[in-house]
Amino acid sequence: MTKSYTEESMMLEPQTSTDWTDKSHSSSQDERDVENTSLPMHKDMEDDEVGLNRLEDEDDEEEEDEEEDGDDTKPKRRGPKKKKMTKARLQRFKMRRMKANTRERNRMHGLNDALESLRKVVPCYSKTQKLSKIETLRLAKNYIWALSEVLRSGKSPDLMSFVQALCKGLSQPTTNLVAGCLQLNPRTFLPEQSQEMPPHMQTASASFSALPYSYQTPGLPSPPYGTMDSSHIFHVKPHAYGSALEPFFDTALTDCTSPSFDGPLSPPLSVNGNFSFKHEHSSEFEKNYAFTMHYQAAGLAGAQGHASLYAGSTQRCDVPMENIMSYEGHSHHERIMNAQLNAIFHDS
DNA sequence: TAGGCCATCTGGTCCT
DNA sequence: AGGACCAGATGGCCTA
Repeated sequence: MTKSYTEESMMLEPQTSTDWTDKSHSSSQDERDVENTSLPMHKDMEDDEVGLNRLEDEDDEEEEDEEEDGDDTKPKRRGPKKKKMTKARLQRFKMRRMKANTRERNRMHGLNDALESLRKVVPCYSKTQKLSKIETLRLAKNYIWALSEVLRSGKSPDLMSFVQALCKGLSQPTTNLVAGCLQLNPRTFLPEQSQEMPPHMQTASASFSALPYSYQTPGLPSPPYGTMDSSHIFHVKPHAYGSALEPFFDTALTDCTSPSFDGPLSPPLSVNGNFSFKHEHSSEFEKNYAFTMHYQAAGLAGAQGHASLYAGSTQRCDVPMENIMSYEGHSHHERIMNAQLNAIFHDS
């Protein structure tokens, strides 16, 4: 039984020499695919080491072999004739495919590099617990939107509204991750609980909730994405909470492993310095729940081996040094931007 | 074990 | 013709 191979039916050996930094997955993939090259259809080609230049010449010679067999019994097919796969054509096709695969891999690596860069500038960054691609994009979109609102309104939003904006449309694990990165008890910004806010908090919250246009994430797939239903977002537990809205720093400062808190994220989380919330004067803090950004502090803390998220606190949530993205990791441009943001938050 | 996430291959389309 | 881009398919890894 003979079989003529068209390009459409070809199984090709993939590129096997790559230098990307991917893990064993890639190599095992290569090994697996290399094995595929021993498919029967390639048997007659396996020992053909002809170079591409040689193939060009050979192809011309074999071109005439592609003439129809003169088989009139079969109905003629419309459209362009599918040429038989000669050795030369097969090899050329394989080479083309391998090059295209390499390009595609490189393209995707570039895309992943860009995504990794994005991960580092959104509020929550951890080397050990990376945000997924989709969650990174969603968080980045929320972050941009939230910062835009800060710039637009010129007012400093309250923390919870800001975090709510950050977490809109994110999956529950990511929401917890963001909350953990910000050392915030996720419970404190549940939508329904905000109704029980003390008056002064409601006022602060209004700076974000009373925005001229509502923030939505249309077109998101069904859960776990695309809903702010608190029951899925934070694993709301039925046990009684001391207060519907305890100051978020209470939990953060007292104990990271407080039972009422969802617990430290494991593996340890880190903050890249984009946000950390300073508790300097609790009375002042409770006044408006304003938060500050202090890149320098976080960066210095990181440089000293720990990210002390709450300077001056007796009980801190220390993050291993190796997980911290140092302040130096930010470009000059980023520092300028951060300084501007600092000014916004401090001046307003 | 199912589902989520990911890397890779592949063929199609568009553009230069 | 060849490269960039895209989306579908596939299979591996990991976690709940």
